Amino acid sequence: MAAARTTGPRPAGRRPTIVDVARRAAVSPAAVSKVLRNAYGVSPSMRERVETAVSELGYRPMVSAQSMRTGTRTLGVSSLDPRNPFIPMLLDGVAREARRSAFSALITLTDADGATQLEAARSMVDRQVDGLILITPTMSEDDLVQLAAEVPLVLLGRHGAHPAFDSVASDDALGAALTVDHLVSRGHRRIAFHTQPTRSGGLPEEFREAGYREAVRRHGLQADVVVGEWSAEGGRRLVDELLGRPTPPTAVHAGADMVALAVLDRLLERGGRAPDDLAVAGCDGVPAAALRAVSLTTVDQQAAEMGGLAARLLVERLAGRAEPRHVLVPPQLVVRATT
Amino acid sequence: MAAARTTGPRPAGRRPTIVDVARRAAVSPAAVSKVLRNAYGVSPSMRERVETAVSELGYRPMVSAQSMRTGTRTLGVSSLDPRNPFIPMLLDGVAREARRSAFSALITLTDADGATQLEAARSMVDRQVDGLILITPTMSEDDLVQLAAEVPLVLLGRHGAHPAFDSVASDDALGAALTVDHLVSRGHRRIAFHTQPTRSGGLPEEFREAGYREAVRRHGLQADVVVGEWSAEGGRRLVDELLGRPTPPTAVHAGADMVALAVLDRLLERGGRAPDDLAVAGCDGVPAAALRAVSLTTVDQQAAEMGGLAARLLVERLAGRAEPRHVLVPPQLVVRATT
DNA sequence: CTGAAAGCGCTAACAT
DNA sequence: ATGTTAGCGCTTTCAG
Repeated sequence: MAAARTTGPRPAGRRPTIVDVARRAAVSPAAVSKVLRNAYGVSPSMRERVETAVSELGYRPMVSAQSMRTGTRTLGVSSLDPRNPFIPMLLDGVAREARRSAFSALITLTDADGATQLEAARSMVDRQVDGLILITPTMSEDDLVQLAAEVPLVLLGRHGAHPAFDSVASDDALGAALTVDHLVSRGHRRIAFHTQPTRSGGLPEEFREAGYREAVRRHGLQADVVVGEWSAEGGRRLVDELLGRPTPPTAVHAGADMVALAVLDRLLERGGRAPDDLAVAGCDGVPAAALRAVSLTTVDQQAAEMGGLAARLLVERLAGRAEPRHVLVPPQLVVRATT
Repeated sequence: MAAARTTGPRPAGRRPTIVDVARRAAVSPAAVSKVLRNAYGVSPSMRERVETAVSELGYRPMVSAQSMRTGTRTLGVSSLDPRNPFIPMLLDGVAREARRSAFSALITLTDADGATQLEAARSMVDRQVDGLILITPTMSEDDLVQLAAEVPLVLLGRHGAHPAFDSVASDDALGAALTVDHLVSRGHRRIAFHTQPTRSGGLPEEFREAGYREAVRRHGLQADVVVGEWSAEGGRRLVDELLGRPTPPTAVHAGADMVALAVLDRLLERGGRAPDDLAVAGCDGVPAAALRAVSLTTVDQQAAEMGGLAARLLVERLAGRAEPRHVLVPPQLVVRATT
């Protein structure tokens, strides 16, 4: 089966090991190891013979065996459901940066439940990843600190002031403030905000709401926070709840684009239109928002940059940095037709 | 640091090993191993003591060490860029089924280039995954066969008749035929099809084009295939090329939703509208197509089912199935406003 | 039913 | 500059 590799003592099916290479190059296994890691003290002639044997046998080191003595040059990424298009933008940023740094990024999908996320993270640690990037983890800070004691950790999309790990988050408060400012400049006075119940400290919804509250206060307006669910269904319900009031707000800022898109959809379904019946602004900057048919005003969180930064922080940390870094990425308001 | 685990001889920082557990339970490491894998021949009393020690120490086996003797219960998934929303639907199906089967799914992101994909796959094999799921791999069949000789393999989104691996694909020809039938039933006679140059045998575009050609022939119409690029830019160019003709087609079927969405967008930009100026049908069934503001007719490929099926086939194979399975999933036409 | 010992593929001292 | 020798943490014969 498969392309017949030269001769060699490969008993058809067994993967060649470092011993096979050593035998074929007539050197010791240790020598092969040295060549492969280009460690100090190998003669050109030996390097040559080893490299020949390696390519003739198609030898590839077994990472799990290496990992018993060294690292794996692998970053573990725990990700939320990528069907929320915000996630793939983060992942793309991480993967791109990992490639640049000659690390592999291994992604595992998990849901929003803290216990499941913790288990997913541990499972990657069991597999000897060198470090971990956790996307908006909802577990307790205690759990995070304990995890960070086992492996270098970067939080992506969660604000963290803790010295045990690094973090990259969007400046969520700023994003909400920019949105409110914009809506006010368009003449809106009754501006609602939609969020979800936060399950842990440091998550975006907390800072977005704070930013919103501070901004409306600054403009002398009254806060109007609707707590629902960050889902399509949550967005639909939001429209009905808002427009069902005696005096509905004239604008709403949803804490996530998935919600804002559903708001737009429900609005259309009811025969309404944004911004006339209700101005709508989202948050995330997902690609669908940019479609002309949708044209949703949103807060671009610079997801790719955030992901890349998270990977870079982790790589730096693995390279020896000791002081924690907590970065806030400034978001950008993208004004479109729905406001 | 971290929650003080009882006492135990853990020298603060070192992860507990099977030897630590054995010592604490006053049994041999072999016994611990047996309990953990609930192998034959362990007394209830020993099981009890070992389990206590395990939880007291917070012991977790190191997968790389296990993997020197056994498998890892890990499925490797090589995925294309998930910013194409079709991909996350596949991944979700895979992840869900993996969880059901008590396997971990580890995902690595790669681009459409065959050599890069092969390297990504090999890299997962180096990490001792038990099997591999490759999403629309563009590498040569030779490469695939060689890979399949090293590890059980399932192609997802590539038609394969080869006995060396399993495959799950959408019945792409049927999807294109359904679309053409629908367009004809709406009175269209000049129906264009947009595809991209295929880089390897077995990829969807090949079968979609064949299905399209066969369908128009059946209806006594003339085939009109435009070869471009499956990207937003490709979609925009497609509109200009089509509407720039002396006698433009009245409908176009794009081989991917990403293209169809861009077609809609460019159409709007030119002041046109679907279906009046050009009927548009896509293929994939991405969520954005379902938004009322977009309402794109498309071929739902049942991505989640495809992904789940791929994972199930791989798990079956790992459980010992020897005969190859090649499954074609029937797609479903979802008619919306753009046609 | 239980434990001692060998070894999986690799790297890191420690010789030479 | 090269090779020898111990392990890394785990599983697996094979004795008892």
